[in-house]
Parts: sequence; C-alpha cells; structure tokens
Amino acid sequence: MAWDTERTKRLLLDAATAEFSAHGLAGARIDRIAASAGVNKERIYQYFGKKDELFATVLGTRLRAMMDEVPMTGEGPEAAGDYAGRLFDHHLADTTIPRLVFWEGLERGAAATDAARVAYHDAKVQRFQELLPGVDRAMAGEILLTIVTLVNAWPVLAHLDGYLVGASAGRTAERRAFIVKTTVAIARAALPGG
Amino acid sequence: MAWDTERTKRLLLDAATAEFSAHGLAGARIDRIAASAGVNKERIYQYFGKKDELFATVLGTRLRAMMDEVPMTGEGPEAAGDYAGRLFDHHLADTTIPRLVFWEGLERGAAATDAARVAYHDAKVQRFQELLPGVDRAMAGEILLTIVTLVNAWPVLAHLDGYLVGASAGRTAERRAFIVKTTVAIARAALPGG
DNA sequence: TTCACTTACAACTATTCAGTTGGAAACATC
DNA sequence: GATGTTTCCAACTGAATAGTTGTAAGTGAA
Repeated sequence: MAWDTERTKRLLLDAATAEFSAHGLAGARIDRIAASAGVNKERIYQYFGKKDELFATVLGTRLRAMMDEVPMTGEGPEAAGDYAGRLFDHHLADTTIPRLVFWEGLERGAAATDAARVAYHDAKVQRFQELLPGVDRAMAGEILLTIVTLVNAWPVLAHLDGYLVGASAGRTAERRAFIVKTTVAIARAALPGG
Repeated sequence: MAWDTERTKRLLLDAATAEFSAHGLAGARIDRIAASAGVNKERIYQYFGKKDELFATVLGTRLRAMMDEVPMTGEGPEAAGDYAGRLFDHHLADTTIPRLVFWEGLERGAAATDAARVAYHDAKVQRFQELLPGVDRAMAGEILLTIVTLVNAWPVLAHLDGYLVGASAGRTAERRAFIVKTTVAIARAALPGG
C-alpha cells in the first residue's frame, strides 16, 4: 500500500473542521475526528499537535480559504449591499465560518495576534474602503463589522429569529433582503454628503 | 443550624450562571459550580436536575431578569435608538447574557420550545411594536432581531472589532453611537411614509 | 419523644477523553 | 537486499467528570 500523507492530513483537517464547527473546542472529540476521517487519532498528534493547536490550524485555514470565495466588486452603496448579500448566501450555504468565528470569540476570547490574520482583515477593510470613496478607514471598518456581525450571527441565532419573527416560507430571503437594504442605507449615510 | 434552602439555590444558580457564561454547556464543570458556590454538588441534581436542565434554568432566569432592567420607554425611532443604547450599555457592563445567548445558539441549536421563553420574546416584540406605531409585527421583530444581534455580538466579537477597526480610547462609545444612530435610521425607514 | 421528611455531604461508580507507546508494515536509499 | 526512516494502528494510561448512594444530622408536627 502506498502512503499518501497529504490525503491523510486533508482527511483529518476536513473532519476536524466539521467537528469544531459543530461542537467548538471544548465539545469537540478527538476520537470522533479520527473516526470520521477513518484515520488513527495518533496521526492528529503527529501532524497537528494538541487539540487547541488543531483548532487554530482549522480556523486559519478556513478563513484564508474564504478570502477569494466572496470578493468585493463594483463601487458605491449598492455594491456594499451586494457584498453583504453574497456573504449572507455564503454563510447560509456553509455555516462553518460563522460558527467557528463565534466559537473563537466565546472560547478563546481575544484571539492571539496572528500576523496573517491581521493582514487578512486589514486587506478586507482597505478593499471595502475602496468600495465607498470618501469614507475613512474607521468608518469603513465600522460598517464592515456591522455587515459581518449581521450575516455571521444569522445562522447562529436562528432560534432567536424563530422567537422574534417566526418561521415562514421565504423567511431567509426576507432576512437577506432586510440586511442588504440596511447595508445600502448605512453605506449611503456614511458617504460625504450622505 | 437552620437550613436556608433558598440561599443554597441562589448560591448554586449564581455560580452556575458565571460558569456557563464563561465556558458554555460543554465546557462548564459541575464540580467547579459546586465548589464556587461552597455547596455539595449533589444539591445541584436535587434542585435543578441534569446539567443541560440547569443551563436552561440559568438562561431563562437571566432573560427574565433583564426584562425589567432594560425597559422600553417612550415612542418613535429615537426611543428605539435609546433602547438599543441602553441594551448596549447593559450587555457591556455584564456580558453574561450575550455569551449565554450565543452559547445557546451554538451548542443547543434550535432551542426547545419553552412556553415561558416564547411568551417572553412575544411580549418583547409586542412592546417594541408599540414603540413604532404603524409598523407590523414581522417588521418589528426584524428590527428587534437586528438590534439584539448587534448589541449581543459586540462583547463576543471584540477580537473581530480589534482586527477591523482597531483599539482606541473611546472605541466602545464610538460603536455604541453608531449602533444607536443605525437603529434610529432603520426604525425611521420602517415607519409608514419613512 | 417519636416519626416522617428534608437538607446536606463524603465517598463512590462508571464512563469518557486527551494524549502515549510499542511495534508492524511500507518506503527510500545506498 | 540491507538499513534506516516514515506512516500507521491497536492498545494502553492516567486524569477528569457527570451523576449516584449511603448516611448523618436538622426540622416540624403529632
């Protein structure tokens, strides 16, 4: 039998991503990750180190992967709204990132200042600022944080939505439209002379 | 020695609140709750049942308490903004509720349809609707969800804020002002003829 | 005082879980 | 094909950890 180290690593990382997304750091089970990947758990310790190191690897890998999946295009408030909508769609189709982001906030608190992470978010804010000419960096970050908060929280707070608005056909599309509309309004108000 | 059942229950509930807020359901330790309360852990099972039942009790108790602590007063978009601001202040001073709400969303998913809980949120939406005459229930819920999302996510996603906007003196006040302003704008736009 | 009930705790059980070890099979290189 | 290295797993270890039990002591009512 031929060894395929990369495949083994990928299997483990994928399984770990699913496990951490579902249960967080404390709730995740190393045995479950290994079983789900069909690989002996000893491999995890060889390739990724301890549990929390694996968690950090998972989060970093995922965020870096998302970088290109939802690009910012166009210009003006409508472009900002369009970006919010596409981000909403992405996080709805795959709730991994929203869940990991909130797990991180809750379990790890102020995340370690990872250089790659800082650069990633910085580039994102800069690009967003280009979307809204005349808006300063702080306000661009403020608006972006608002968008990110709303679209990431949606899959996580589905139960609250059920309580406050109630389940209905097309509820998701409704929420999406509201977030897009709100984003456009916020962006417009932030523009010079808005 | 005279038994003081209520005091014992309160000690346990307070300790459990702190523990669950800090570590969530999976991360919380029954032994730690008992030790922190200075009470034998067997009492927990007698008074509150299993771990997840205790969690539900903690969350319900806290939410009900908050109802009175941050009342909705006045009328119109400014009143909505004022409510958002006071909610922000409350959750900033005590991050218990934001954390518990997100723990619930992540760990328990769609929460059990607790009758008291349904009634609580229903009353909240109804009261909010009175704040904005002419706005229907669905839109009132939509706006309320947006407010609740933004003010609850703030203490949990502090690390993201650091990445996107950056730490600075008065950053918190800045974010608060932005959320209040946004809330007023959203509420105004939702009013008939807005 | 007696009896039924409640409060409380120390000690226990049975299980789960992160992390390790020893060794076997596959591979690479000379 | 001999030698050293890498991949892999079954089985193990030791530490928690949720939940229980046995018992003693306090309470209240007859």
